[in-house]
Amino acid sequence: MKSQAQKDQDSGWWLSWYQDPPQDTRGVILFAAFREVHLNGFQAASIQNIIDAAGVTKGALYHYFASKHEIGYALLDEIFSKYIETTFIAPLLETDDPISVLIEHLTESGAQMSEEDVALGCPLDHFSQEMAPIDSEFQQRIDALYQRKMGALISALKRGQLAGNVKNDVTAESIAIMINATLHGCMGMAKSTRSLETLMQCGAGLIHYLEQLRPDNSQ
Amino acid sequence: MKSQAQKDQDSGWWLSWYQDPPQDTRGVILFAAFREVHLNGFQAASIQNIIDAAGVTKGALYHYFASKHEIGYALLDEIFSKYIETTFIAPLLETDDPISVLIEHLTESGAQMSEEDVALGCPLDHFSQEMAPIDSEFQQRIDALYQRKMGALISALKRGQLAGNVKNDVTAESIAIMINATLHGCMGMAKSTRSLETLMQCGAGLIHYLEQLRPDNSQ
DNA sequence: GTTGACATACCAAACGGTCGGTTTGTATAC
DNA sequence: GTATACAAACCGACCGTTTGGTATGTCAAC
Repeated sequence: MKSQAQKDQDSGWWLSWYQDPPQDTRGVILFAAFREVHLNGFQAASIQNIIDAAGVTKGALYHYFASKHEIGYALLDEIFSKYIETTFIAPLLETDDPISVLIEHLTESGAQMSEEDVALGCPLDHFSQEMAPIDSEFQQRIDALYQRKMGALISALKRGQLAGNVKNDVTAESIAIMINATLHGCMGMAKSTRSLETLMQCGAGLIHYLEQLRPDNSQ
Repeated sequence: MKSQAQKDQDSGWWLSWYQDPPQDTRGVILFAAFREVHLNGFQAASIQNIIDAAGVTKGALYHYFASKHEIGYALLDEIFSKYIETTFIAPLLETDDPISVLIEHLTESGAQMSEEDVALGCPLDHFSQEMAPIDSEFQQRIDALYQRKMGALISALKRGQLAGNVKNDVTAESIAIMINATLHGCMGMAKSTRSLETLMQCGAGLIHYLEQLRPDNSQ
């Protein structure tokens, strides 16, 4: 559990993996941009707000980023991708018991999230909903992130199947899609209702589903 | 299957339940607003674009709607809610075999959706991701819609349990959350990847999950 | 003559982006 | 040690455009 002072400093759960906030100008701008985009969306994100929050001038921002779009690309390449890599993919990389790892991931996340974290929702889901349909450059980068995430999940599930820790009657690909869809669906519902409780109920449902994926003799 | 001419006229699958496009000025404006908001999001939606698409003047628009926000409220109250009521709730209202109804809903929707429909994604999901965190008036109305939808789903599942068509070992509330989360998660994933195939795979996974909810002796 | 249904001209504010200029840092020459 | 040269880092005024919104006017219906 974090103290209130710590929460004021960082950006809540969604950036908690980012141990130390950046100090270089570029990093500070990107950090401020993340928060602004997370809250308001990319199109409604104001350069002026980012500048004010970062405590820099417009000249500094446009010195490091050629355009607003370039900030979006940098967010995807440097923040979102690092987030997925750190919180989701890394724990799955070596295990042959992905179900346990996923359940632990769910339990921990749920316990650490605040109501505010829930209300803000998954940054990438928001970004994707907004930008994927209207900008193919963004869409391709978002797609690449999802592919990377799904690939790691599928690999882990396959290792689990080989090790006898995951049922074999459904393909790893099919399981992975269900898990990912449900995970993001849960966060979307919780965001809409602004309810941590909904998130927990949803998480419980997903955990129940995950438990069913273990081979019968291991239960 | 619809002809290309029909598709050009209406707004694809997401408004296909709306049998005949409105002809009165207010309705035409709201219809155009729906498309603009669906594509660009609410904040980035341009009043000018709505005016141009509807073929009316700014005076006409502000004659019927006091502000941009009022257009958003009208979309929620008159379009989104009607969509949910017609396509999702209505088929569930009387049945005591909700699993079959849901599977049919999934199968039909998947068969009728185009790649473009998939790329645009669920209008309400997009709207909710964008507006729920930053405007409590919107959030409350969105929440009310979800509660209405979940209520109908839970009722149907309970009737199903009483009739012996749905397993009793998990509560209807818990099942409903899982179904809804997975459903919207599927659409989000398909939107991100711009892939109808992903949607179908995801739908297949959900159908598999739904089949498992039938009592064992009925399989 | 009053009301509802528009049309048109206009407004201040905010938008993303640019550009000429200044400060700061660093490497090289003497 | 210090003068010279060059570049990266940064500043803030300014630009054209678009934004949501308003005020005034017109015109047909009753």
